[in-house]
Amino acid sequence: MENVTEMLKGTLEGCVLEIIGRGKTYGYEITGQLRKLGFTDVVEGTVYTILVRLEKNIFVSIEKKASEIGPPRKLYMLTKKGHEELRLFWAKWDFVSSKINELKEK
Amino acid sequence: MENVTEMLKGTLEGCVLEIIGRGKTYGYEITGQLRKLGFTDVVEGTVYTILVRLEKNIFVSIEKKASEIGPPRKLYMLTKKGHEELRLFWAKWDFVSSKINELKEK
DNA sequence: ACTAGTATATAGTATCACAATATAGTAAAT
DNA sequence: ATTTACTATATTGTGATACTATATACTAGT
Repeated sequence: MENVTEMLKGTLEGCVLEIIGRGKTYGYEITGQLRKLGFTDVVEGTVYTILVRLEKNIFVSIEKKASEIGPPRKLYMLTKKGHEELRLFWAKWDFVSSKINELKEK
Repeated sequence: MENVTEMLKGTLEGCVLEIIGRGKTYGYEITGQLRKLGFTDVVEGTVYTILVRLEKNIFVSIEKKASEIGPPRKLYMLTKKGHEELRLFWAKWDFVSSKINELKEK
């Protein structure tokens, strides 16, 4: 599916939080998972800007780890504040998506 | 629900298209319908900027009509291009929302 | 050396909803 | 008559966010 980018605004960050919430992971892998999910146009740059934002808001903490097949990775995990934000994200999502579906179904 | 504004980006325009698609209507009324739907924070200014955009993209045509209880209204209706855009919007919505729900449900 | 895959980073741009504000018509209240 | 409230449209500026493009660097295979 093409040109879903505008529709992803405000939800992509939540998706990244969700993915991190499942276990320590890093930018490159997160990008791959989003692509695999179906958001094929998501590129690394987008994910890194989100990660910088998450760190700035103290939603994640970081652990650096060497990799055998490339440069060192930065492993992200949710902070307490991050878990709270993730919970809030899904609450908003449930609200918004139910309202839009209500409009769609008449 | 508060602060759902970022999540609405890219979907609010589609919601306005859907509302217009149900019959001739005007900005002030559209705002009221969105508020009634649950998006209580939507203000007139937001809807008018969307309507300007829809007109610029030739998704809507306009008909001016006097009102007995205020200034003249601008009635909007979908063009052929607008109907096509609306169809595309729902296709994108179905795609994006299903993928996000997939992520949510694991 | 060169290429490909892995991995992080950032400056610049476009899009979009909101905030704030202005204008104007009608009707009821003061 | 003036004020207030509701109806109705319009625009300028701002902030948030995802994308584009590009740079850097490590490892392994050719």
